[in-house]
Amino acid sequence: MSLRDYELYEEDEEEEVEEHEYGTAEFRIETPRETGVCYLLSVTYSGASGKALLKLYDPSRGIMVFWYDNTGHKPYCLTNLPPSNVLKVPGVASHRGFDHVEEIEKYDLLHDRKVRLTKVVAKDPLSVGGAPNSLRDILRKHGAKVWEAKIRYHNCYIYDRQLIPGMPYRIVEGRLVPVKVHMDEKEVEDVLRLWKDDSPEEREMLREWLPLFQTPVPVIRRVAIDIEVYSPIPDRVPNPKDAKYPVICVAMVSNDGLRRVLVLRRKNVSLGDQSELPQGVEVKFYDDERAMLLELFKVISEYPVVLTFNGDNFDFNYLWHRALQLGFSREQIPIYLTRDSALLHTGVHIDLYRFFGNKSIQVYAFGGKYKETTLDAIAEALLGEGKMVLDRPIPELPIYRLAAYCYRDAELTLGLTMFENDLVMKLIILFMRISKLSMEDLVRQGISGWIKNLFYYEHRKRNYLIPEPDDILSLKGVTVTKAIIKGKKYMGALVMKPKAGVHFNVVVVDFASLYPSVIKQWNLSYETVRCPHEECRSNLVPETSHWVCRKRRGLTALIVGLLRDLRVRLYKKLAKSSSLPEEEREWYDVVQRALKVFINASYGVFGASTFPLYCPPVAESTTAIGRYAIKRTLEKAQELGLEVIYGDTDSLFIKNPPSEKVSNLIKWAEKELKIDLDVDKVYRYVTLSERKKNYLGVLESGSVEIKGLLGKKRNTPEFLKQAFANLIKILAEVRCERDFEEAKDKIRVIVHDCYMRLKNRRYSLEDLAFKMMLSKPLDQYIKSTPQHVKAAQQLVKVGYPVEAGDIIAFVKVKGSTGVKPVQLARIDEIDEEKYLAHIESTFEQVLDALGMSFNEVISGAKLLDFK
DNA sequence: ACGTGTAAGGT
DNA sequence: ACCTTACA
Repeated sequence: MSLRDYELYEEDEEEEVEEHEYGTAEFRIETPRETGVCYLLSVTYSGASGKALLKLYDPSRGIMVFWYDNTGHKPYCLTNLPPSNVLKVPGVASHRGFDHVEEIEKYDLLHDRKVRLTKVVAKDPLSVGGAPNSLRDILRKHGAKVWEAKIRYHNCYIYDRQLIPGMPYRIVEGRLVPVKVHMDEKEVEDVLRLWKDDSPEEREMLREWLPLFQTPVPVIRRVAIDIEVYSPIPDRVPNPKDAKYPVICVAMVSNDGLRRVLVLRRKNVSLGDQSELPQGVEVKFYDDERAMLLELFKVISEYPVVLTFNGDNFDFNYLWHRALQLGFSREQIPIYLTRDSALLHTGVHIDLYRFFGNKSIQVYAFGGKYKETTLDAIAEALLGEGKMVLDRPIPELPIYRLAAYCYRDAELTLGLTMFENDLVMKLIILFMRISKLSMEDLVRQGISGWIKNLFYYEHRKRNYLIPEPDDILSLKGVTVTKAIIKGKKYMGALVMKPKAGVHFNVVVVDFASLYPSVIKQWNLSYETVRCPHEECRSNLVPETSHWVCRKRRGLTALIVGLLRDLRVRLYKKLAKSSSLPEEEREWYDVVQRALKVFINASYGVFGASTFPLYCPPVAESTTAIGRYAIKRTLEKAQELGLEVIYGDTDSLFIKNPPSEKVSNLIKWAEKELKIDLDVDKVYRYVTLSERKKNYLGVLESGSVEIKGLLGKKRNTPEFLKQAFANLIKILAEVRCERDFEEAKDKIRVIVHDCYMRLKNRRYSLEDLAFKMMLSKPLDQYIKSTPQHVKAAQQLVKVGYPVEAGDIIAFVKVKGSTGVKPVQLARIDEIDEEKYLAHIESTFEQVLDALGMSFNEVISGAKLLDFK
């Protein structure tokens, strides 16, 4: 079946074309009988052979090994019709994809009972779901219930074989055999002792999971690819589907020494200066684009992993269409396209744009270091080096500069997987091991896809029926609290009103991963919250009418609890353990970071309607218990005579506490709530205003933490950030109450200076620019026209392309529109009054807490102005 | 295609 | 009153 045929009747969004040829005449793949240790990277269904095809990385040779599973694994779905009745349904037995039926038993967690079901086995994945008039559709139309038909074949295969992507295997006599790492039994016993208060079930699971984190990750041989395409319109990226213009440059950079650029000779384009290209980069000139692509495809096919930045949407997509136009046959192109990806027959394509665009990666793995998901912004933030700056459009560049530009992009792309000793590759492999997703899927899916697959795997492993979203919802789709924010589904966290002022010696205690701890300790899961048992109804969640099961351990509680405990009890400690060699500590730090990503998202997905195990009462119960825990702790702190000055979600700020009272509180929480409460940090002092989520604290070390203040926000103009930073420097010096008087004088000078420089126009337009991201395309701002959109519209008018995700820099000017993009504004146009107001609100947030008023400071400044 | 709560600046 | 962004 061709791609086109399928797209015509595609209606099932999740399904993709799974059928394609492997090992074409041009690119032979290796399917050995025996191998040494190889790492499982990917599983695909091969339509050509009707079998699962596994891609394994052989580190000893640095190549990909391909292996067909001949054991006859087939796709299937489940139905409640008995086998004989299934055969009687018109169109089933005669269906071209029908294979056979089997009677099986599953455990239905939602109803807490065994069920007898029929497994309807098909010859190919599309016949189960996906295609119109599939077995699934026929059965549903006939009124039967169908389960597990939407799971893609290669994932089913991984579940059924209980494979772990990212783990080592060997092929022995034509069979796939897991390779076990040696684990010292005494060490395992030491670890198990940390779980001594948990059930045997939890300890058993721990034993199974430990190897995922203790097995080493090989260095994977890989190449990064970047291409440049000719375009007659400057700055307009050519459409990959048309692929009308030639590929003019290709850069290939690998981690095993390849540094090569291919360029197409063009008339009327100068060569330029070869020294613009870094030393050691090999340049090959081509007169024939076809020959150039042939060389590119050859290199791609020689590497097990190929990296791009945006290759799914652009580079590989363009190459596929372009190669066809140049007369390549499909068999001569190592690339193939699915609905939203570009994959490789010969290896694994990692599109780093998609991986780094993953919100969880952005926020939890890299602590929000990059905000924009462009190669330039990510590389700048993580590698300290951005893209090459160009002075003219790509088609007009002299050849060597074009080559250098393209080379730099490929080098940065490779660099993103190499910094901190291959951190990103290690993370990817760890995520694969936890989620059980293949490398291709992992780097393209979001956290909800990862968690979904992890949960499905654990269901199949235990012979639990994977529930249908509608069944969860109809049984437990109720919430009983009201959200504070309009339009939200349930109530979230508690934020205390801060006690405004300067507070010295403040101890901050917080619950270590509060929500995951709650999920574990309160046994929360979609099957245990509002479970079917009468006798559990009295086990109520505080502030709600939900109850929790007493009879069965919740699967979510088990999995989330395990991941949390592994991170908190083991890997965070190992990462800091001074008795371990540096290299080992570093690895454990990667492990705890990987776990963090899953843990932090484990609560949110249950409140996301797009998650297939969506269960609002689980999410609602989690936050309700979180509020209960922080409230009880607050009460206890007050009972102990502690002064709590602020708290948010999972933390309490305690002013000048005796240390034994703090440890009493911590012990109490452990005993009474069974949630770990820790001293998070100690502030030399904290300044609080009346505003929540808004404060400045100076740690004992002298480092300053700023939360939520305008001076730190990304959209604040640079001149204000600078002035704010100066203010922070002064505050960091303050050690006691007396120091403040001196500090206040210095602050006056800063504010005054800022004001004067503004008045005398001694800031550049860039310094004055507000930078705001366009969250959607310009034409979708219908309800209102915010300032950054107005500025963007002006840019479009003068022919400057603007799209969603771009950061618009604008200044406030006098006149009716009020704003101009920096590119179009002049310094004498700026609206001084507006800027003064911004100076005021930025500083006020801090001055407030210091007992100073901005007006007093600025009037002093204005007086000085007269002198 | 994780969640809700808060602040601020705008239309 | 509502929209938008950025942050906790």
